[in-house]
Amino acid sequence: MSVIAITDVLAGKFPVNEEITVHGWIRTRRDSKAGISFLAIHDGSCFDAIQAVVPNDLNNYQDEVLKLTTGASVKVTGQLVESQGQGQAFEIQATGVEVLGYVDDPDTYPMAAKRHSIEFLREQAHLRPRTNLGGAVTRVRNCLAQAIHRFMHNKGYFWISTPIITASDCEGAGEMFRVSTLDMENLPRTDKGEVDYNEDFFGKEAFLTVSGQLNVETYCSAMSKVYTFGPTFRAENSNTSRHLAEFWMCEPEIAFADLADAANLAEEMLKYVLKAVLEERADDMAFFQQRVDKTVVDRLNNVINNEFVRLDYTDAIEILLNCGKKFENPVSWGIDLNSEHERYLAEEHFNGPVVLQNYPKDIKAFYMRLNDDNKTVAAMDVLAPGIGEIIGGSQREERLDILDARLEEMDLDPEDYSWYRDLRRYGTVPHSGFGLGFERLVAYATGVQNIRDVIPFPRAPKTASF
RNA sequence: UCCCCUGUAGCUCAGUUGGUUAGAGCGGUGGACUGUUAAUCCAUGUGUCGUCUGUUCAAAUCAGACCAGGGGAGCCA
Repeated sequence: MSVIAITDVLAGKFPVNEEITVHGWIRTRRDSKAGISFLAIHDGSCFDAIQAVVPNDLNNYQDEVLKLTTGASVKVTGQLVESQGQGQAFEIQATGVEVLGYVDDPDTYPMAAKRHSIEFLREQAHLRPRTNLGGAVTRVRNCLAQAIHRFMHNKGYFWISTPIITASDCEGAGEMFRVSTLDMENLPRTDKGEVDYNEDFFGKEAFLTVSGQLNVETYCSAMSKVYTFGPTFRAENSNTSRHLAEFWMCEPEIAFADLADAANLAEEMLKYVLKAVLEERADDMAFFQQRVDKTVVDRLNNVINNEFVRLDYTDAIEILLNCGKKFENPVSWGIDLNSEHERYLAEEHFNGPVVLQNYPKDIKAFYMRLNDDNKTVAAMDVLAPGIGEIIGGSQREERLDILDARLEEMDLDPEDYSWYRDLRRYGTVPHSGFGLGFERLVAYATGVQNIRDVIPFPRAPKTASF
């Protein structure tokens, strides 16, 4: 049996006046004393539900059809016909309704056919995708992921699966989750009384990755154009609408490329995937526009149709100093920009995505390439209005002597980075890359404010239900 | 982690100079009506008032601690 998708039925891919069978869940049931009931059935394949018209002469009409409530699952067979009513082109004139599963207590079924708060839906993560919002987010998220892979593939990039478990303890970017099989009630100890990680699963300390970048640089130094796209973990106690403990990130890494090449790729990629969403998920985007963010479609079109501003950090500081606006945090060359500064630049001054680049070296990571001025590094952030930093990237330091000097400056042990340093010893090449926060992208594309609502099962401090 | 706000029915919320049986809308249920569109109309409310402790003759209401959610900040993607 091949199950047909409601999206294909509504798109007119099946001949009218012939029998079809659809499967799905009831969104609403309306009864008419004319002797028929209307079932709105959705299967997740598209935003709209299909309407089934059920006559009361079906033998299970009284006993079963009239007991269907929101959330029940059904298999409906009947003739596909042009609708007599307004609001839909096609409908099914049912000749058979098979109930697959009732809702056992309709009074307490959480997903009533009514508006729910987004926070409530989050607490019902297992049923959330059945709602208009949950379904739309899921389809847009999928569309964006597919578009990212398609974009990279079309440009000749190889998808590299970098490890989720890392034993390097040298990734640098934030707090890590420990991975261990040691008995926490009874830890093995060394003679000095320290935990003996030689006894642990990997024979040393291990963690969940905070970035695939360092690993993917190795494949970049062989395959030229590569990217990672997978889950990433940060154990920071961040409690905001923009942070997750487990999130997905796409990290392209380009050999023989400088910072401008990375920025250009970032711009091209964002435009490509946002365009794909507008073209492929017009139904869901219309919903977001209507119910979530009245400006979302215009905003995406604005991003697609305009060049991203390129702005040096030094010039950004000048703008902030001369804009006449009072900031909570004082502005001077050398500071790490605060959220209010980034917002001003992206939302007020330019009102569009801004590529901020060439930051002071003291506020950036060791692997970013030192510029000729000896003061700044070839780093870039893409700031988007409403979301803030959506992409962070840099040209990587390919000169071993300078890399070592930076490691020393930052009090890092070169021993920990031996394989990373090898890339600079054996045929080093200039290369650049960036990381795109996937959930931030989904939030930006849909207008949904909280990142926890655009990932199926959000993990955050004190939050790991489901 | 810090600051501010919130936590009352399945859901969204009202309800404090502390005082008998804590309310509304939606949902659900029953009925009416209709090729209906989250239909409409009528009927229908048994709730650890987030948790614990305290103040009081009396606490949804006041105080403290804790837990959870939201907004902002920091960290970052």
